Amino acid sequence: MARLSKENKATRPVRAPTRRVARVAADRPASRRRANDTPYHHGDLHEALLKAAERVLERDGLAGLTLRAVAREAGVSHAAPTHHFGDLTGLLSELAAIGFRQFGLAMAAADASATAPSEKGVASAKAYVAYAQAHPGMYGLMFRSERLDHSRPSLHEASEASFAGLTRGVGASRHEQISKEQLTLDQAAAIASAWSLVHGFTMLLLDGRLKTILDRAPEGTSVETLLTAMLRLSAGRSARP
Amino acid sequence: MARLSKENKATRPVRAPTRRVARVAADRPASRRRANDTPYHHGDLHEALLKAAERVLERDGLAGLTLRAVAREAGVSHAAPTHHFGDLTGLLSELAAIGFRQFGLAMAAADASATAPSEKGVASAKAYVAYAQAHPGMYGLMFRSERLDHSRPSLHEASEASFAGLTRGVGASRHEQISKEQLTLDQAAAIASAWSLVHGFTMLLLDGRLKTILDRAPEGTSVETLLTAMLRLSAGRSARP
DNA sequence: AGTGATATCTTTACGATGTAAAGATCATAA
DNA sequence: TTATGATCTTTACATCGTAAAGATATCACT
Repeated sequence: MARLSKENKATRPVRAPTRRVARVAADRPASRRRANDTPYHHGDLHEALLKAAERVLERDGLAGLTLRAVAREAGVSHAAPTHHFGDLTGLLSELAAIGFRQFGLAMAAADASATAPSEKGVASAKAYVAYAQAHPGMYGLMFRSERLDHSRPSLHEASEASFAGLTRGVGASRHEQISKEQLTLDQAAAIASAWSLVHGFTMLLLDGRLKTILDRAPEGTSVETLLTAMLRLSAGRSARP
Repeated sequence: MARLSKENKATRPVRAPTRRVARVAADRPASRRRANDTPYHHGDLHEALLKAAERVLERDGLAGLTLRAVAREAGVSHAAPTHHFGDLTGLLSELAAIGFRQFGLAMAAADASATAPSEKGVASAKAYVAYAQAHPGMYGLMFRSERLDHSRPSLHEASEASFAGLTRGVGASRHEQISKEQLTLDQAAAIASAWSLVHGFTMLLLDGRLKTILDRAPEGTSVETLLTAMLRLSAGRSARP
């Protein structure tokens, strides 16, 4: 509902030069509010657009996350975002970078709150899945979207950082230090394995493909239960005496 | 190149009633070719559209797979597919069903060619990744697309069948029969684990996110090597005496 | 202070897409 | 043979991303 013809301004008069001044005075009361951190004249549109985009993503999902929808949400013209992000890929990539930072923080917090080193891996994995469940739109943007430019510095850096957190967790649960430069095949396999396991589980979960399994599992088996059982199984290979 | 304004028929005359007959005679020499299996008058458009869609998908990727592009590839008007598939979701879902059948066949073949039962799981996993590498567009359609209707009988059935193949492989490598109705928590975890591992690995691989790991692994480590090491690691938990 | 340069934002325009609706065409049943 | 209905084409429209030009406000510089 309320979806038809949002961009019809009712047969615009060919030219009306003074109308702009009045509109600006009425629409932008807080135009002079900021004075210290933002370098430009209008409001901090860059930030405002990213926040608007996050709202749109949570409300309407990945499919609803369009340049024009974000511009509407932020109350600016549909072409305004182009100037700040270049194109749709630019906006999505910056938003995904924000997501990766949130994501990395959540995993780091879980890692820090785990007491025993051997628990850190499990805690991180649970935080991984929990983040995706709490922010499915963002997770989809980060890992499913085809319009991300991973060569953008902000995105590349943020995703590398969250990856480093995962590597740390794997190292802790193996009781060994993992070099930043060189990995043994076993270490590489352990890292790839952990990441694949938790990422694959999350994707299947968000796509609803685990329902088939959960339905056949013992009465009362929840997603948490299944994940815990999986992780215990997977941890058995290194913790076995 | 050759990309601008494909659908401009050069200022069409308002009405030209006889033109159709000539065009049809010139364009459809094989119109009467089929006579046994297809119930309708024109060529077997349903099948032709699906084959055209597969070509477009392999050539231009998921982003290029549009209703109009498929219609162009098949040489029909842009609205023709609607009649056969309802909408884009319909076409994509039918094509994804074809993909799941190919996929299931590839895994079943790998399973059958493995001699020892304990090898079946590894063989299936390798076939899984190999299929995705050989048909990245199709795999993306099957597992990444947001416009699939999994309640469509053909798609639901095809994806369930390929899932059943996976379950069988897990059962074989555990040396036990897996019931179709009820699973123990351990069995459910083993199945979810295997699927998550191989699916996650494939997604990360197709997204280029494993490069970071491969670059730090010992010289000459290939995707195959890494996958094999992962599977050996993961198999250790049940094969350990 | 005034003025020109420049960054920000809006308007306008265009090609592409999905989809609906109506017209044309043809196979097949009656 | 004819009429009915399935198949395909035309036409139309809202939406999208993006480019280009116009309007507007900030900033640097004399």
